[in-house]
Amino acid sequence: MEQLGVEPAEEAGGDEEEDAVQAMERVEAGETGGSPGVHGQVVPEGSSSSRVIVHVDLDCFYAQVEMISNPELKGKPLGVQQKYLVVTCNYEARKLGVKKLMNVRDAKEKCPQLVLVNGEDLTRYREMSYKVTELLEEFSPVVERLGFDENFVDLTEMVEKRLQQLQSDELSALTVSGHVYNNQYINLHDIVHIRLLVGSQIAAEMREAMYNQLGLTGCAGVASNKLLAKLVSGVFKPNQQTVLLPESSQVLIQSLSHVKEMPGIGYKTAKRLEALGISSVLDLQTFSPKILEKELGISVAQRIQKLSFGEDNSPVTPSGPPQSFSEEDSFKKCSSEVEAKSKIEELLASLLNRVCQDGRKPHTIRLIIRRYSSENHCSRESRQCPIPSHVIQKLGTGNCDVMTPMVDILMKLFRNMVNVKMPFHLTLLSVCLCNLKALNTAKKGTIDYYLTPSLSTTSRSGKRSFKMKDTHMEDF
DNA sequence: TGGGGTTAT
DNA sequence: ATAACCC
Repeated sequence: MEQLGVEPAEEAGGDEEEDAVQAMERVEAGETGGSPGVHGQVVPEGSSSSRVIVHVDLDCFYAQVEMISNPELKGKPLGVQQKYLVVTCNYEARKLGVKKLMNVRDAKEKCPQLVLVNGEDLTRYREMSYKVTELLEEFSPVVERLGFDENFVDLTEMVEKRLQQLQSDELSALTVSGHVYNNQYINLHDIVHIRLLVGSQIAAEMREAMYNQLGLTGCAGVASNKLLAKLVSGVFKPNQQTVLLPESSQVLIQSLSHVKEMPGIGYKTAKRLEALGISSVLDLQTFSPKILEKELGISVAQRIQKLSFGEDNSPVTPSGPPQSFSEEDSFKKCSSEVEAKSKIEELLASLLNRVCQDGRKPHTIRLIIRRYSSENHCSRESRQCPIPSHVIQKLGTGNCDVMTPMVDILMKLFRNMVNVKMPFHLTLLSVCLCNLKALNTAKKGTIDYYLTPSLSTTSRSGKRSFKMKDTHMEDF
């Protein structure tokens, strides 16, 4: 099963093949160097610039959380319901034909014994989700969340450290943990293989820790970039892990039956590709880059065409605390202002609890609506504005009424979007608190106030913005 | 299609 | 403010 001539394109720049033994000698001699990467990660130089990335994907996460909350549900077919949808279900239910995002009626028809629990309140899922991320951060701080149930971790540095501890005689006894994609032969003289094997061992330790400390099972995929790690994590499904060695990367991506299955190519792009006659991964690989750039724009075109070759140089970006808090509710019909106001109050009350626990303060508030319409069902409209500073200061100060001024703001935003003198029909309301900033401890008027970089506005890229005199656009 | 999230334009 | 992406 040779993957003839398909070099992983990331290495196409002409990386020399280095024998693992030679590489280990350099490692032991402390010659590997390494330089700070995008996020202060040390990426190895010389032997290879290839990374070791793990994608961790929890099995039917909401259903697992529900079974932990109520162990009597274990062993029974279980679905988690939001409105009239079964958004996820456990494997007993899947065996009986229940699918994700299945209508409740269809699911009950397929599986009359299906037990349903309501999952519209995400609180416990969100809490468990962050426990998982925090657990993974103990292995390496570079953890990127994707939704509530997936995480990427860059293991490159950790793998390097473990290799430096390894003795030469332990190298020959090195084994993989879990599956090897495509049953590919492992070459212990290939330093890239060695590093991925160590990655697979760390992945196994992560899954063990998740199970022992949190009671959660999940899959993991280990590969040289996020795209491949994510694709390979789903190969053996539930509660198993798979490592992808570079020689099999082409068979992995060619195993996709349609470009839409590629993470990064969503509904819209897939439709536009289809209009160009592109449906398979091979179609996309071989399509004219120039024409693709003209059709999709240079940015999307170049990115997705690289993805089609299994190339993805995007870094694992540490997620850190959330950038925004939002709560939404969907319904069949909301057609009066009072009705809207009471729903908005409910959403805001939950949000204030969350933001209070977080400790940081939101400086922007947004209201989102979805209008009833037969066709364009997905489109939403929003209005946002700054939160007045006197309201921000009251946040988190217990009994002080912060609801009233914020509901007033939200209703102004509402009337800005919806002409309440005309009939209207909404199917969703959502409130979002964003532009979160840490409490500023520097006192106004002091040197510190003007010179300390505001932690809150320090962006992920590490750029620092210094506090300037505030513009007076409050109290709109 | 729910109830969330993110980044780019 | 919207549009795209992810789960």
